[in-house]
Amino acid sequence: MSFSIEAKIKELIRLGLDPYHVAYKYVVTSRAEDIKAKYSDLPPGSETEDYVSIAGRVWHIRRHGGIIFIDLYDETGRIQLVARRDIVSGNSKLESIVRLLDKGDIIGVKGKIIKTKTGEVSVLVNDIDILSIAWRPIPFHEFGVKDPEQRYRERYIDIMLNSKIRRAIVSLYRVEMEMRRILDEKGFIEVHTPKLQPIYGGALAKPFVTRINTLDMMVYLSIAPETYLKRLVVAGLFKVYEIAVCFRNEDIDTTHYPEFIQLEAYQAFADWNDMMNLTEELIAESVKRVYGDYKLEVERGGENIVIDFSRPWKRISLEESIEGVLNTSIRGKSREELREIASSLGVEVRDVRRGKILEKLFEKLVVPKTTNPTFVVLFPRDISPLARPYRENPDYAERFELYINGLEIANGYTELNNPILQYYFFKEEEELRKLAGGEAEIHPMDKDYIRALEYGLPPTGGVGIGLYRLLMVLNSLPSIKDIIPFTITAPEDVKLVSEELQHLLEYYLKLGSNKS
RNA sequence: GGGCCCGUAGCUCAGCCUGGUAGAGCGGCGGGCUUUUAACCCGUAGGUCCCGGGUUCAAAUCCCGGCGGGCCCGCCA
Repeated sequence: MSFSIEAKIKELIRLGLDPYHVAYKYVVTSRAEDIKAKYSDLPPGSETEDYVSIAGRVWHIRRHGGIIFIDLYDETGRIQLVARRDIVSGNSKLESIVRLLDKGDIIGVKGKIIKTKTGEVSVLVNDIDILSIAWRPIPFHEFGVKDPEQRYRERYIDIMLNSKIRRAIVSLYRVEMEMRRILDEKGFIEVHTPKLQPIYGGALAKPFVTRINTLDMMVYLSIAPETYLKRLVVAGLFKVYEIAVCFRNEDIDTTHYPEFIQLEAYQAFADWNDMMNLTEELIAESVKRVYGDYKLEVERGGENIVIDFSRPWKRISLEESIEGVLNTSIRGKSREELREIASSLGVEVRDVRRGKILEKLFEKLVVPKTTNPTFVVLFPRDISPLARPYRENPDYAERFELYINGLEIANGYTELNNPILQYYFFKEEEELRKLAGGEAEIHPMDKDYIRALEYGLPPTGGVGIGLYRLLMVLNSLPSIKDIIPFTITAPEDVKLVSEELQHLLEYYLKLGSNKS
């Protein structure tokens, strides 16, 4: 590998075509898909006088002797280049480049638009510059990289070659943009809350612990922006949101990753119904704008199904949803009775909270059956320490979760704004931890947050939307790691081409001062 | 935290059960070819069989340990 690449780079240096010497920028006038769209009506075998300049990476080279076909990819897609001997011969620069060109190289090309005899819009090469070279072979075969280890270690190669992954990552950006647009139109402002926090909160999860040297104190990485966003509502930012990175020190699986992003929005003078409406609008309208329709075909278990995002979405209470599957009443049943029902279904729950048993039953029985967006409402109060008790019955919280295609996508509630209750609920959580021997994931006492409530939090609704999970659903991705551009892997011993070719160092160090 | 599976050429994998000097296709390299679409035809090079130890006359193959990765269960979104 390094032998031939070394011969190539030395030849480029000799010819004065070394891209690290000569290629600092390239003026691009056109993009692949734009060209193909504009000239689609050209008759096969015809040539235009329209000159373009494009740049991108070479994926395939089909050498036929007197004519060479090159597949060039830019950020929009593929376009074919045609290099013909009658144009190339006699031009020593072109001859050299065409001879040295490899798959993976990044080139700039100038030429006129033609359509080949087989009817493909192409650029007839009049000039080529090598702008950068691929020192390593890139696996440009049909389906790109398959080995999961290489996919995650060299994710730039996976994203380069796997169009599904590339589209998904771009669509995450577009969904975020649409959600920002909708929130902006409604008067929400976007903020950033601290990722380094003295007390973690806003969710129930194990935090990452780190240290600020200058303050000589331990801090936690944010598990959720919730309590800080509500402090901002106290401060008078009545409509506020954040697309927040959250860190949770838990295990990795196909739907969990220790750092993930959530859109959390809070609106003063609104309740959970308003937040469900907002959630519907944010997701349904983003899906429509980004994917073109409220109905979206996705893959599930090898089969294609259609998810319908048309509003309004189904709303069902948590207990009713369980009863619907079990075909028996569970409302009013005691903790022990519920534990027995759960046990008979193979769900063993040690937690002392009645609500936790209900939640487990719900996750086992109901969640896997969801397809279309469904709001599950009326969560047990005892597992919702930051939510406001249900106005009709304090055993429930005004809390909802959104499920799509078997995945929990969002969680929201009417926010608890009563400091007396909030203090009590935090104390309750501390008791819970003692009972569970420090094992349970509970919400820690946060006195500064309660102090903020003591200054007066308006009645407020809030919601958090898990964007990675939403995009998993929208793009039929089997693992959350597929939507995350880079995930962590254990260190490896990397063999570098540049380490082997350090004898070229002297030439490159002189480049700036020794223009040849 | 528990269980299962995988690691051989740049890539996809065979060989392992039943130990005997490392295989195929694709890709690479060289040659040919002026309308191809993962071009085609001819030729050719290419390996720390993940690492370490053990058994054996002999280990890719059997045994033990480790490393890396994946999946399922428990827990968190």
